[in-house]
Amino acid sequence: MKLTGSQEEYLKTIYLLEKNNKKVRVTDIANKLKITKPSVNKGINTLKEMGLANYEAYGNISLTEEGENLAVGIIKRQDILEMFLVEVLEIDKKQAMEEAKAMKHVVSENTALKLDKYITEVLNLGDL
Amino acid sequence: MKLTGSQEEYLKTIYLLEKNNKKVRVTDIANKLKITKPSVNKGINTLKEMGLANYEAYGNISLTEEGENLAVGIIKRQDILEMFLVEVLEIDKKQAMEEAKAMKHVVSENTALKLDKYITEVLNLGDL
DNA sequence: GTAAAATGTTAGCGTGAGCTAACAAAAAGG
DNA sequence: CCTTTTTGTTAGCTCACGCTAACATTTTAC
Repeated sequence: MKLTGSQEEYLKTIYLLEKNNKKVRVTDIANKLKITKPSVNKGINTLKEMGLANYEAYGNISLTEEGENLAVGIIKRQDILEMFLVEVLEIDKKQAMEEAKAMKHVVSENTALKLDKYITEVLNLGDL
Repeated sequence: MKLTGSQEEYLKTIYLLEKNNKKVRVTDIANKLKITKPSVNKGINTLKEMGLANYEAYGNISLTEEGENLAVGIIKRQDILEMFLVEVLEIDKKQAMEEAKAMKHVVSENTALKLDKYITEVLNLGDL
């Protein structure tokens, strides 16, 4: 199961909306991602076909177990990258967010894990 | 002037072939990037229209001043990323190459510069 | 110096992901 | 409750970037 960058964005967005709010609708995702509703509709239906999202026409959108697991991984990668950019490279928060967002789609699980470990070490050492 | 990932690959490839070899042809690029000649043909013509490459049908391919400057930047970003992955995160060379290749398209000049500076510092400190 | 091989081009297809226009369903509110 | 507004869907377009098939040009080499 290989996801495209935009599919990762959908998963992440649905996950975050589900946690913060309650019901996730096409319009919410469209607003969040700044794309049109027809585009979202198509995207979600593809995720549904892949078994990552639940959706019935005119209904609410949610993630399946598998979709949620993937979403969590994606968000984690982005957080790690953002932290690295801000805390280690000292790039300003706004720019770091933008870049981490783009980078998370191309960084492997393995690299993210090592980066995470590295950040922890560096930040701990920095406190001594 | 915003480049796509594949355009960056073309620029990089042309630049490296120009330096190492001599005449750059469609076939060379196709072999290097493992894509077909028609695809290369189209891609190069687009670069030409953008003023980044010189090309006449059945002739040799070269970069314009501007194209070369961009190519150098791209290669530098990739090198920095690869070095970071190998030397700092200790990811194995082969995987690092793959990832750096993907990452270079999404990392800004600014971040690459800071990363470069950071690597230098870390590696120097490591020697003490 | 011409035939075969190598190289390059053109035309047209497929996919992913966005878009607009037009229409359909659901929700809101007088 | 019935109309207006909001929300969602469908159809079909565009673009980037790959691909194959078919054709054209150039080079090689006898």
